[in-house]
Amino acid sequence: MERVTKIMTAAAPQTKDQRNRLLTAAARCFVKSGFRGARMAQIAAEAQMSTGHIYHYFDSKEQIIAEMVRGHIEEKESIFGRLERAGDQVVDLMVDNLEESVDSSANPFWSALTLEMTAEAMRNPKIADILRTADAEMKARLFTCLGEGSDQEELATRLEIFIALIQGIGIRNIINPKLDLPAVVSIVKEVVENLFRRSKP
Amino acid sequence: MERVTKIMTAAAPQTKDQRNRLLTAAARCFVKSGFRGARMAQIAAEAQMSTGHIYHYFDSKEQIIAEMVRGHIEEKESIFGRLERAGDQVVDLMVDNLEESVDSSANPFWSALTLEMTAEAMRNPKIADILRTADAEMKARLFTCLGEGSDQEELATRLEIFIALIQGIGIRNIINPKLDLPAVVSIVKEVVENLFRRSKP
Amino acid sequence: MERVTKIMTAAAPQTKDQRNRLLTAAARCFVKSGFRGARMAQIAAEAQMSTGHIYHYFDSKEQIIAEMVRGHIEEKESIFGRLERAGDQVVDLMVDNLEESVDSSANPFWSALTLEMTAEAMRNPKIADILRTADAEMKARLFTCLGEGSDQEELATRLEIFIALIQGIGIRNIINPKLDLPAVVSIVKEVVENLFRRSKP
Amino acid sequence: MERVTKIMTAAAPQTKDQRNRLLTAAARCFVKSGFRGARMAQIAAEAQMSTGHIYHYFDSKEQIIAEMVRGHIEEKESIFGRLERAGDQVVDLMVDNLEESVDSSANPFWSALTLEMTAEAMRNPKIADILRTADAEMKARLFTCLGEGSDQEELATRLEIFIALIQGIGIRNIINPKLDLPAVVSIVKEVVENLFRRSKP
DNA sequence: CATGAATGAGCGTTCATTCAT
DNA sequence: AATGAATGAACGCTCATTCAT
Repeated sequence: MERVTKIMTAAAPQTKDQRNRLLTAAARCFVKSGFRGARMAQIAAEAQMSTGHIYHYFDSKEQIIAEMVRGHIEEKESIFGRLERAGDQVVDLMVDNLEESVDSSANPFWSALTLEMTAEAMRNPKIADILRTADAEMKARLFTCLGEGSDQEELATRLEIFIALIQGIGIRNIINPKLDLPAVVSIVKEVVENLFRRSKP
Repeated sequence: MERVTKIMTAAAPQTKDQRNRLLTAAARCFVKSGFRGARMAQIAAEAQMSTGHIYHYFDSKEQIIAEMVRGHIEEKESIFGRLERAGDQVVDLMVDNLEESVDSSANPFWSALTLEMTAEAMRNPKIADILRTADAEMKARLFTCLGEGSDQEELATRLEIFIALIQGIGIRNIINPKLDLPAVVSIVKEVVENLFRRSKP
Repeated sequence: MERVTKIMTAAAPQTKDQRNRLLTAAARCFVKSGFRGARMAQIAAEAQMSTGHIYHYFDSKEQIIAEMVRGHIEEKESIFGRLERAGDQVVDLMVDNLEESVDSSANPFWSALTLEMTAEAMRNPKIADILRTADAEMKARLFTCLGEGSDQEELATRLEIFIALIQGIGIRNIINPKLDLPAVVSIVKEVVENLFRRSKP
Repeated sequence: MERVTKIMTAAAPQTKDQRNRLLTAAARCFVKSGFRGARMAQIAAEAQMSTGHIYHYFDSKEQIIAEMVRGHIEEKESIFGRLERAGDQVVDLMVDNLEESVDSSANPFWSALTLEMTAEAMRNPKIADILRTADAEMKARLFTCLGEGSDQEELATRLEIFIALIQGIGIRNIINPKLDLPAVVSIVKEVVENLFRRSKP
């Protein structure tokens, strides 16, 4: 009985597990060596798997890149997902969550991946598409929350600036790893309040 | 006499010209294809030179990357150089120059190079060093201008946030090329004023 | 009793069935993709069997090729077996059977296999040996029938020419699939009659 | 002066020489190991060249195969080219040249290549096209010579049978290398005369 | 100084074969 | 007996670098 159960439930999840193992191993390699620099053999070793076996789960290196990109921006989106449920108190929540947002963006793993993904998007239309689609969706959501009664166009721009700032801090942190993040957060809070609450008293 | 001198020393300037031609050709290729993706043959063609001849001017592709990076951040620095001479009116000048700064940062050529350089810096210590050294110097200069009578630490952080914002906008423009730059500039002006003039009445 | 015997010996016949299933599946794949081009996974799928299980019946791909070649030339030989029983009326039978011989040789499946086998024989001594042994035996048999009272050497040569012609037609049919086979048969009949009956009034 | 002449005239022919060297080296490898079996490294070694350098002259292994096939059938065609100029004495010339035709077809190098090319044509449409185009042209030429005043359809068929016979002998010679070629030639002469001169007294 | 032919190490990928179950 | 996941050597091809001229 146990055996049967094992067999019946193991196959599909195991495949998914292996794919995920490969995807996270690939992400580590991509951070370490870049998309082009990372070797299939390196990814295989990182996932404790033979080189050839990778091709049971993915068709090509490019597919691994695409799926890893998709996975990571979905994860990123989920952070913004929380804001969505905050209704008209989004700005408060944004401000409250700023520390987490900045820390996450400044995480070298994340910022390296973001950098790599964005650079890749400049030459690889598939990656560009994934990034742009996810980006549009994310902004649409936030937009809905923030949007009531305001000048929509301007709000969109303020949102862009907010995202630029958060991502920009991640990149700054690469070039200047001594960046004092808590200090950054407290000043960014001011900026965000000014960005979105200016009209309010 | 002059003529003779010219002839005798002609080699050096010509060499410099060739090197520069190569460097700008390389930059174009790097923007188009990335550091790894750009081939020596492509760079040679772009510089209208034979592949092999590149090695009369540079030891390796890596050296080209390093020198190109150095050259381009020096160029970037020169923009900040102007601020230096503005004395205590730096913020005014910064605000006045914002349009130029944002446009320059949002220029696909520049943002692509910045992206590529920063990504490379994560893996290549030499590039990281070039970037960090230049960055430190640049900040030190601005710091001098802005710094008198203020809380130095906080000012440094505000400066970081300013740079992060400008660079972040460049990257946003890659993922969302429909970004309304003039609108962005006008809002960023507010942000910058708030960042640096808040204390002043 | 019978039942028990059956059960006890069932393994062998079943094994033989599986082997044959595999062999015919392999032949189809070899025709489609060539010996080198056919993949073990393709053969397994064609035989509705898992890839790994093939190795319960055969040691290697090469062994499959060898056994398939042996099997197919034995089948071919059986066609000539009929002639053997015709005694001194072999030529009549040959002429009568020409249509079948030509059609069989021109069958894309057969001609493809023959091509593949012969090509393989040029590099693989084992295959060459199988082909040559079978060929020698086949000729020896026909030789016996045709041979009485004639110049043995010349007869052997005429036989070679006959076989060359039949096989050659098969190959022609690959390059020129519009070949009018009935017309070919009627002319080949003339040729065969001239080949073997010239001396007879 | 010599230098200049050398430079001006050397480039193009040298490239052609290298290509031809590569092509004949490839042909030898293909005969030895088959199209799929021959390795680029093997071809490179046979041509006394580095593996990578092959790709200065050819885009891919497939292109080498295609060009080699084209070259070899053109060479084959040139044999038939002579017949063309014989006017209404083609059959005499064909009979006279039979020895050469048979010897050439029975040359292991040639028959191996023919085998390989035909087998490849079954799966590779490009090769099939090259073979069929050349074949059609060759037949058209012979057809013109032989065709006057005869039943065209039947003549075409007789031609096919002739070619099948010659090619078939080549293949026979692989399986039975003891084939007595002079004896074969003398009997084939009869066959050819019967094929094409039957109507004539 | 200048060319581009030449090299060869190393890449992504394939597939016959083996292994754990 | 049967599966298909797993292995890894070997392939075709690329490209930074070197060399002969």
